[in-house]
Amino acid sequence: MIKALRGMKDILPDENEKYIYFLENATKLAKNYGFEYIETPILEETALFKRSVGESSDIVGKEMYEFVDKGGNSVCLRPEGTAGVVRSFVEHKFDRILGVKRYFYYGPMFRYERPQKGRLREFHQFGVECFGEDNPYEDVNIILLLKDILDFFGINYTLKINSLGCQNCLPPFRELLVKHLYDIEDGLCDDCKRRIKTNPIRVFDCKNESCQTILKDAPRLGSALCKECDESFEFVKKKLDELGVEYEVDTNLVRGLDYYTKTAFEFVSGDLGAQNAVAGGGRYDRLVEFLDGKSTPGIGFAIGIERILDLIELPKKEMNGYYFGAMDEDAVSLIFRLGHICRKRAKTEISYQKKSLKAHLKAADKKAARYCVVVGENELKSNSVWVKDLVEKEEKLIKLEDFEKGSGL
RNA sequence: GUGGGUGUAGCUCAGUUGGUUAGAGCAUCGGAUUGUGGUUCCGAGGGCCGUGGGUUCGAGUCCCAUUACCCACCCCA
Repeated sequence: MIKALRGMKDILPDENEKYIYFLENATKLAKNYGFEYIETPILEETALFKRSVGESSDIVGKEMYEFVDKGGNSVCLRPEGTAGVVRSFVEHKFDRILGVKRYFYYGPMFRYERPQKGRLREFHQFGVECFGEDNPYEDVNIILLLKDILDFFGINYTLKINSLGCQNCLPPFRELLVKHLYDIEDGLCDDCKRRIKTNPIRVFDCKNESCQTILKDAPRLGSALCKECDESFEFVKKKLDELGVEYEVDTNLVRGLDYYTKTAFEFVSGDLGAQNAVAGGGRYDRLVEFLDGKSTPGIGFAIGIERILDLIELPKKEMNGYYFGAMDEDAVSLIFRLGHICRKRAKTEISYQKKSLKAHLKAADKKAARYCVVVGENELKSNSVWVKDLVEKEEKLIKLEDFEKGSGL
């Protein structure tokens, strides 16, 4: 038996209903905020992700589905959505036009990781990106949109925010931190020793207690922010306070993608297992330049769709549409014709098998149809159809010509 | 990549210190006096007990290997 690849899942009708429910409402909210739909290819040149996400990141370093295509190009399945949108933005020269552009997207992403709860190799994200707006109001705006989406679905979460600094304050801080870490290297765990080289800021959320005690005297990013970053972070916090949006400043919050600057945020949920981030995002003011565009500020977020689906409860499904059944072999062609007419009005399912009335009612119920339409010997004789409203429990005999016109129900 | 756990019916799982014909619930299909659904009652179908090897008179059960899934580390949405 051939099975789906590791970490890849079929999205079956049950799950899909939720998926569509999520997508429809998230889309609507994003549009209300002025975002427009954009779709970019799933396959992109490898260099795109090396230059945007960053070669030092785990995503590019070891998690990409990368291969050489028949033309000899190094390509990969996108591991995240932002890079492609930025590529498109630059390629179509929108960086030359002044003004603000807002996009949203959704679709599959691929990362070659060991699967676990909330982590798949093929997963789906819904994300938004805003270009050309450096006003911290937009940081607040983006957080509000994300909050609105999560609130719409009644999800419990904690909002964590942090500032990652910019090109002026982050590099000097990083240098200072690395220097300090080398001084205390002997006391650090193996993971942290590795992190000094790969991602020094990560040491702050090491779970090892001894590391935490040693790190007490280490320099902190919060106190190293430049004036501009500090002001913008303070502004975001102030606005969130004013709006009554609860948040936690988490100085350990680090985005794993190299392009993030300044405001970073994450919505976490306690009901998700170890992979507790439902959504995350932040500002990326240098990314457009990294991809050969004219310097343009950007900010966005992405929601892990599988993760949010885990937290969403679908509203109760109502009985609707028609179910057609025949109790006589000769009635099948009639109900097939009638059913076809009904499809223009509502969901309609037709059973081609002659069955007992009871069997048809049972089937109609299972299909969650509102009306069970049955034709048997009696109805054939009287040129009518028997219809039962499964919700109101009322039944009627309707003249064929009336039923065809859509009246009588 | 590193740990730990689990593979028995379509699904969720029982299955004693190894013992004869492998069990339940749910789901499916059929019936409960002639054409009335969701609840109830009765019945039926459905299993290479993940795969390969070993121990044994005898293995779903014990041992080894392998593979898949799950969870965690790591990382992230």
